[in-house]
Amino acid sequence: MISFHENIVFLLAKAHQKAQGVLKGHLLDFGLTPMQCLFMESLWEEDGLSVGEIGRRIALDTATLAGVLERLVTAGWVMRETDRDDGRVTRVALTEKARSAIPGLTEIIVKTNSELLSNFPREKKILLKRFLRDMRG
Amino acid sequence: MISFHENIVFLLAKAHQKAQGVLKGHLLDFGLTPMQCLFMESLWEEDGLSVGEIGRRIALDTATLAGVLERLVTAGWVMRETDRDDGRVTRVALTEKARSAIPGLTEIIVKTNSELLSNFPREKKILLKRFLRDMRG
DNA sequence: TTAAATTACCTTGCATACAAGATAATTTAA
DNA sequence: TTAAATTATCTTGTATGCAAGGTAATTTAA
Repeated sequence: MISFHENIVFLLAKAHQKAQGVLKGHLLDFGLTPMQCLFMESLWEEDGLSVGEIGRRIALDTATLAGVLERLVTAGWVMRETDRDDGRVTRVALTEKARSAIPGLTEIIVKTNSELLSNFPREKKILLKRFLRDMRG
Repeated sequence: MISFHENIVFLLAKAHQKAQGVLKGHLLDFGLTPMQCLFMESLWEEDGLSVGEIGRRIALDTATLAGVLERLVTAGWVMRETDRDDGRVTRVALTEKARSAIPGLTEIIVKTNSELLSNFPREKKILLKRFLRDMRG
C-alpha cells in the first residue's frame, strides 16, 4: 500500500507549490505573476517570437497563453504585432517598460533560486536539476 | 544572466506538469482527477477526517477543497457529515464506491510512479524524493 | 487553379490554486 | 454571563492549465 507521501506526483506538486509561492511573493512588487514573468523571459532570449513559438519554449498550450498575453498587453508589458508574411501569426514584442525591468526581475529570479536551494550544495543542485529534466522524458 | 531553463521554479513546474499529465491519463477510466484522487487518498489513511484536516494533510487551502469536495459528493465518492460535537466541522466519509475502488486506484498510482521514475535506479529515486521533501523547508 | 488539408490562433467550459472577505459556531475573557 | 476573539467552512474574484471546438489564413494536391 503506497501512501501519497511517497508518491512522486504528490512530492512534485508540493515542491512546485512551494517554489511558485516564493517566486510569487517576490514578484508582487512588479505586479507580475510567475507565469507572466516566464512568458516575458522567453522574449528575453528572442524578442518578437510568435505566440506558438513562445508556447513551445515554455511548454504551455495556446489556450492558456492567450489569457496570459492579454493581461500582459493590458498592463503594458508587451505589444502584439501581426506577422507581415503570414496573417495567421501573432508576434509579441517587449515594451520599454519590460526591457527596463529585466535587471530587477533577474535579481528576483536569482534570489528565489538561492532561497529554494539554500540547503543544497552545488553538486546537489546540479543533480536535482538533472533529475527534473530527465523526468520530462 | 540566468535562463529559465536553469530556473528551479521552471524545472519543477514542468516536471510537475509531466507527472500530472501521466496520472491524469491513467485516472480517466475512473472519471477522477489527480486532485480528487489525492483528496480520497487522505481518507484511506483515516476515514472521517474534517475538511480542515484534509487540507492540512494534502497542503491545500479550504477554498480549493470546497470545490473538490463538492464534485466528489456529486459523483458519489464521499459523503459530508456535520460533526456531532462541533457544528462548525464538516467530516468526510468514503462511500462504498470509493472503498471498492482503492485497489484499482492504488494500481494506477504505482504504475504512474513506475513510469515516471523508470529511468531512475532505486537509490536515485530515494535521493530525488529527499530533495523534493527538503525543498518544502 | 481551386477544393481539401493544414496551421495559428482564439474561445469556451471545467478544474485547480489562492487571496480576501463573509458567516456561523465555539471558546475565551472581562 | 455575555461580549470579544477565535475557529471552521464557505464564497467570490483572479489566474492558470488543458481539452475541445471554431475561424481565418496558408499550403497542399488533385
